[in-house]
Amino acid sequence: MTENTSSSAAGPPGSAAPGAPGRAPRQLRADAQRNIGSLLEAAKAVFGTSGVDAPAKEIADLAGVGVGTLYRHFPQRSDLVKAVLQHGIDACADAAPALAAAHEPGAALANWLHRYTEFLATKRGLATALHSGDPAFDALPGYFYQRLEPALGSLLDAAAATGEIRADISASDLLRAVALLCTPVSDEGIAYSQRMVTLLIDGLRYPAELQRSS
Amino acid sequence: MTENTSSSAAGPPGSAAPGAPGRAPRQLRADAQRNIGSLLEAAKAVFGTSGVDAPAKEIADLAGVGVGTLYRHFPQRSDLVKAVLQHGIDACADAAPALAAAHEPGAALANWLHRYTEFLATKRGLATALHSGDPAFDALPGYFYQRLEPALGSLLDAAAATGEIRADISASDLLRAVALLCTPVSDEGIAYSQRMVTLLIDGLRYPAELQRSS
DNA sequence: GGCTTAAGCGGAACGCTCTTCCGGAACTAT
DNA sequence: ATAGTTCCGGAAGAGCGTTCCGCTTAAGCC
Repeated sequence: MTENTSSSAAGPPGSAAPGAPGRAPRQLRADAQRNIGSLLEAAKAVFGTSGVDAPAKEIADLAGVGVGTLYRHFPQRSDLVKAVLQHGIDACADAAPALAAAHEPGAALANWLHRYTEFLATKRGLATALHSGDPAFDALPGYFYQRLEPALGSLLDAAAATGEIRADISASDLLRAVALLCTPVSDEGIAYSQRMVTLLIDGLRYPAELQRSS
Repeated sequence: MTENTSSSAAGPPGSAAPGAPGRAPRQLRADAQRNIGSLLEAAKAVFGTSGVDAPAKEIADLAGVGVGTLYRHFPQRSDLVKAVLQHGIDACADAAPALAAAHEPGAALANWLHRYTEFLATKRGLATALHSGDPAFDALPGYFYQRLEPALGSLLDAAAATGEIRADISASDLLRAVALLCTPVSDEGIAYSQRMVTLLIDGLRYPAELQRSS
């Protein structure tokens, strides 16, 4: 079991409602699309308040559907989490080129990392679950990192090229580190995360400073 | 609920077996002490292989006792986790003065943090659970940080006094950050954690370098 | 050494949640 | 309007955590 993971290889028409996990060969029925929307909204709310381990019934009730409907559209809980996060992840990835164009490499990198931090922080419970050790979520970090790595990678390369930061830290290393630091602990949450991410960024710069000053 | 924590005010004789959670006013019966030992050993093993969420029965079976016995001695799962970690935590805390005496402040700090990282890394599954969001474990980080904070605090102060590191990061911030970074993700685990902790340490040094070179 | 007391043990019983399944309702196309 | 299919809803099944109680067994006393 836990054979979920990366779906099949299908490359479907693609005109389905965004966020829907199943690759239906045909158009979804109207009520089904509506229910998927309700479920996503409900899941976002419930995940935020009760965490990702919230009872399935709670989500279904809030969405005004039966649990069967939830399980049909999102067989794995990770499918639901994935769908809820997808939009924000895409926005993050797309922000990278814009930042690169508007700032110097080092600043762009720092900016993006803080933006990423903010995104993770607002999702509190969600990001936590990605590293909770539950095998059901094991595939998710990889899935999202795959999307974000090129974005961060280009920022890193640019900053490394100007000598502003060291070059021996990979994009995936950083993505993971920031995600881990965004795990909520007490309440100050986001302030703490941002502080620690700043520390990490300074760590990226440190050896560069050493070389410059020596 | 989750009212476990610091027991009552009782100040018992104190010759009870170390590691036992309950403050029994009297001596524990011999078989009870033996069972507690078996449970701790079993828990350490099971936590290591199956994670902290392993079925209670698995631990009880390995220890050769019934589940009732497990729950009597460790009503909260966090009690078991606490008992398993206690020894290593104490060792970590006690290592601080020795390192401070043997190395320069900055090196002592770095050394201690790496040692702490190593400890957390060897406990993989355990440390994960501390920040899994499960309310059952919420009290644990605080409990341990209380023990470790003075140790790390003195190292931080010493290093800050010599100007080797910045002074605006607290011990508890760092403890938490390192613990988070030690959350296992793939397999490379400890190497990754050490790398990221090194990055954090460099971040602590960065502004100091700036000041020195300017 | 035998007896009394009660601490401690084991596992059955309970409840909760996740997950699956199927009869019936709702939507779409003809 | 009708037929065909998709999709819905909640009831049934299964697993695990936790509690509870009668019996066992160590410890204290005569």
